[in-house]
Amino acid sequence: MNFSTSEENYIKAIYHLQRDDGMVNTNELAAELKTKAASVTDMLKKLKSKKLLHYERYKGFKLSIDGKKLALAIVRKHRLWEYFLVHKLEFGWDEVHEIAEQLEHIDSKSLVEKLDAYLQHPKFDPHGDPIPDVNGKMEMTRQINLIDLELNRMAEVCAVGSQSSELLELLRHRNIQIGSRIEVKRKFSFDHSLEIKLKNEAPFTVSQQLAQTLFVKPV
Amino acid sequence: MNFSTSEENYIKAIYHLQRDDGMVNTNELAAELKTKAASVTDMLKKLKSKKLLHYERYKGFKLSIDGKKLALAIVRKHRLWEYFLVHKLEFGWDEVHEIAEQLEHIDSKSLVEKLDAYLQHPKFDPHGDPIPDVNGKMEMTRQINLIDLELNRMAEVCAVGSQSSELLELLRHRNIQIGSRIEVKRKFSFDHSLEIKLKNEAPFTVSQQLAQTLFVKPV
DNA sequence: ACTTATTTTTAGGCCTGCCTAAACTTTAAT
DNA sequence: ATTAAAGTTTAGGCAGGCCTAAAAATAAGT
Repeated sequence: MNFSTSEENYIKAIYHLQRDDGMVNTNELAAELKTKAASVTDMLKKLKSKKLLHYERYKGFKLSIDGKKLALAIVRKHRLWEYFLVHKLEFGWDEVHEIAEQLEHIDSKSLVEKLDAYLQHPKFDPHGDPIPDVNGKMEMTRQINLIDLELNRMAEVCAVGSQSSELLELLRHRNIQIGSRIEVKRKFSFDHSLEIKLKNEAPFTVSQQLAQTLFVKPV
Repeated sequence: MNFSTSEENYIKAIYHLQRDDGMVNTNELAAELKTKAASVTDMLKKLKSKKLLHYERYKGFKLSIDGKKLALAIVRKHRLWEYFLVHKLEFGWDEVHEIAEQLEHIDSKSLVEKLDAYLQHPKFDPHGDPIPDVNGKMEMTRQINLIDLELNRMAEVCAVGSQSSELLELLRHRNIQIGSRIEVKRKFSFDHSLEIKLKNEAPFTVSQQLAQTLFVKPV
């Protein structure tokens, strides 16, 4: 089966809206896609006929198994490309969304798999969102970027956004590892650096750049 | 100005057809694009109104200055992506065309420039075609891939497809440099390796991988 | 329960890019 | 020069994806 960019955008948007497996409604989706409710209804019929969603008029809708599979494939591509753009092409993590929105619709199984291998199978994108694997499975750890952790909230380091040897060297030097207990004591708005404290250690300062590659799970 | 994928495909096809700055005609273009003459006429009107080409009904057409600029930008993207796919993702050079056809329509100036820098500003794509620079200039040496050189045909090495230090090390060891006189003595179909001979030296064997990065000009 | 407000769907239209069939130009042949 | 052939354009239509306006279904308020 083959899908248009537009169809894929609908599927992805529905996926993001139905967070907890609940129903999605027409206006909500129209707002998300910046389009009109009537257009949404048109597309819902098409997607239903392609068996990508369960839908009855006036009753709301949700993705079918196949729809979810497609959504995960698109999310996978999106997040792999974001990872590529940030870690290989050196884009800022705030510049990549638009471009990834285009790249995610490139249609080639082997491209995705080769890209994944080239990036060494990253588990999280530069925003800390998990990247689904080829079967659609992903880490479900609800994690946030260190930079977004509230002050004095104890958290556990659970992922790093990159595997580069430079980063790993720095982390080793700072004695930061997966599982470390960490707190943010201050945030400096001038350069977005953070003063952090590891359990049983003295506080020290880390750069914005470093903080952005660290993902934590509040405990 | 903003262009659709379809418009870009027309511009690119016209560019390839009008090799020597001559006129292109409708049927020719229809054949190239696997579409019908009537559809071509429709599009010609649109492209003329966008000032991308010079066109008078029944008289043929050719790209305008702006059209040529756009064509070169698309060719640039296509060939950079092909280079990326072959040299970074390890696709075979015969597998990449389709994918590059999609990637060439991704719209982001900064993406192209960052990709170009990441690849270290390659001058030739994996097929030996020159990659236009950001201003549309490119090497005009008519060159072919070493792998396509006929047996016992003397040629001069005129370009390498990559600047990687690994490649340069190997070339130095083999005493191959720009300007070297070279002949292919045998081709082994099993692994596509070649037996080659440099002027005044003994023949030796090179891998497919190496041969694909070498471009020569028959003399 | 009944009326009003909200949500959703239908109906009909627009634009892009494609198509076929018919009309028109240009070119080639006698 | 006239006619035939080849090439090109117009006319009219279709599908995808969007729109507005109006109708229908559901939800909410009293």
